[in-house]
Amino acid sequence: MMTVSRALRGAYGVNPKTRERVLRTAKEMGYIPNQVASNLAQNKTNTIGVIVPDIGLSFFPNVFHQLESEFSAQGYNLFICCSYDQPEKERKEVMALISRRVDGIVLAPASWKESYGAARLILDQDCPLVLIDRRIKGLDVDTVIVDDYGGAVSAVNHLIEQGFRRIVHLSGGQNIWTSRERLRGYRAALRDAKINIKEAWIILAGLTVESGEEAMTRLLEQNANFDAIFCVNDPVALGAYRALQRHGGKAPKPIALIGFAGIQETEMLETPLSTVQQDDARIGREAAQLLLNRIGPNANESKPVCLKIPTQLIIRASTTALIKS
Amino acid sequence: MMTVSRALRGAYGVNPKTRERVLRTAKEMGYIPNQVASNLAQNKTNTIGVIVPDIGLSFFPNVFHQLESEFSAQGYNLFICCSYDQPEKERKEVMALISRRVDGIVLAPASWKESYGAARLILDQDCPLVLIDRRIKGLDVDTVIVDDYGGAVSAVNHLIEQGFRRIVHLSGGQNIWTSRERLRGYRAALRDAKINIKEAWIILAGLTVESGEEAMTRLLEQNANFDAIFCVNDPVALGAYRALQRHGGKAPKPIALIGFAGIQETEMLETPLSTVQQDDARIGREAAQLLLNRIGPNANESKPVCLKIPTQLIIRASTTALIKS
DNA sequence: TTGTAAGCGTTATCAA
DNA sequence: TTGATAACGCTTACAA
Repeated sequence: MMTVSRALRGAYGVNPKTRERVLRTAKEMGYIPNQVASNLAQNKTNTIGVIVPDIGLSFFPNVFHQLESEFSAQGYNLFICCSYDQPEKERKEVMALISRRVDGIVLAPASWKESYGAARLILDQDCPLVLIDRRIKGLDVDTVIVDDYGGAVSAVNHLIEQGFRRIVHLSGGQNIWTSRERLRGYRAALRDAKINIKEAWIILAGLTVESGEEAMTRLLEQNANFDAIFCVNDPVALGAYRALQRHGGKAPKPIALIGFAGIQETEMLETPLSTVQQDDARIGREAAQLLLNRIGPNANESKPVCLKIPTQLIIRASTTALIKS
Repeated sequence: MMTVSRALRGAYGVNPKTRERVLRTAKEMGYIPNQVASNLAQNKTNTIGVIVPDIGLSFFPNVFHQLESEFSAQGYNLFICCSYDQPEKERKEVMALISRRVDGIVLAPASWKESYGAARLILDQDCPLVLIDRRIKGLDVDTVIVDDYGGAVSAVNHLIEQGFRRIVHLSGGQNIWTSRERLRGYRAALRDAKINIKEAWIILAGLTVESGEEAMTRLLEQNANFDAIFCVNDPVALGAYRALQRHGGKAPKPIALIGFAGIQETEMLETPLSTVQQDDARIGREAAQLLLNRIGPNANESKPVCLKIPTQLIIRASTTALIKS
């Protein structure tokens, strides 16, 4: 039995002839080893859990693609779970992954404050954890994020350089790290330019096309006298763009519009949208490396790392030629 | 030990007081059951494997979203694997899933002919299997597909009704079911309208934006005298659109363009693209139901089912106002 | 190089 | 209602 086990795994200490014979017989029998039993015996599952708010949303497919490549190459399979931004579902998925004894977890937390418990649960089991895209309040753990603050500053600075002063921000929920940081960047850029910050111009939209369209429509109906919009992300910018097209008559003048994240869709509009591009694939790659370094016998015991991936300002017509309506 | 096991699972035959005491103690200890051991003992993993060409591609995120919802609600976790259209990688992933003793597999096969072996492998292990989006030659198994043929016919008929006769088809690789069916529909529609089929106008592009752009650019350089284009899918149509914009001067006249699948991006172009819409969520939902019906003690033993989800023709400016260049 | 025994953490089965 | 025993199919540790 042990000889067969060794032969099939390609372990040392088996006579080449014996190994040959084992492999041949296994093939003849159509024998497929039971990984579940192996996992139990080894207390190692070669499995990684990935929890994201929504796999179909904006940049997560890109990140996941990269995670899949990296981990698959190392012989891992991935469990993927969606929290749909609900901390309770997130918690439930964390429990499931821990019960299944995954070797590590990649988490894009649902909430800045409410995801703490779920993350704590993971760490208390000594399960390696890497956070992506969003941080969690009070938690020091390996993390790969984007320079949301810096990106927002560069976006708003760009608007200011183009001569805009009346800049609205369509923001995302403040329970999400990225939304907070981008709002912080918006404020900082205005402050540094000595432009008065109007709280009424910081509008809670959300992170979806629909929420952007709604928020923009409301704003237009108020006949607000703004001349530029910085959106928390590209889907919201797309929604705002749609609203401008539909209710454009109400816009005070040509409007400048800039988003964040660099999704493909906004590039091909009649007026292509400016944006702050982030390197999705790199987030996935770095996260995978970080996690792999924490797994296994020669696991790295060093202090948690936080990688902040730089962004790139992409200037298109929506902030130069503007959106006429 | 058995009492604890029963209590934690919520099984019958435990004194309420005892159960109470067990649950309390487990909580105090921070005890988390080991699913790996449970899986081994029960020979059941509550795990489903999903294999798709690329999770980030076109409609797979939508399908996956639905799969996740359905299975998660039933207590299953999902392994997700990408074949990247390579039959060998697909085969490798199938082996991994079988070794891990998943309770069922949802497969979007990489190839019409070359995926047969992988699927056979699954069925030979008596592992429930549902195919989505694409069929496999010679394989009769539960399947959820779109009415690709009918959708293609309706798209081409629409072009014909608009008065176009010189219709080009940018097709996808013929090793993929959907590409084959859509090409078949193109031929049938032309034949029924007694329009001569020019083989030179059936152009192998691929399934990506890039491939569509390339193919269209090549065609424009040939000064071909066509007046409409039916694309195998929306990404290819988007690529063709781009090419028309860039090299438009070479287009013989305003061109009609229609795609397939109904991705969001093409709706917001300067000239919104017509398309054949498919119900992605429904594919996921039906596939999940089909698979769940084949799992467990009261598994359905009926003959394999093939669900063909109807499509819907969406007419936009690209086939009525046309694309001027 | 091969083989034996014990154990991984559950659950099925049968007895108390 | 509770408990003892033997799997589940593999791997680790050690002996031959």
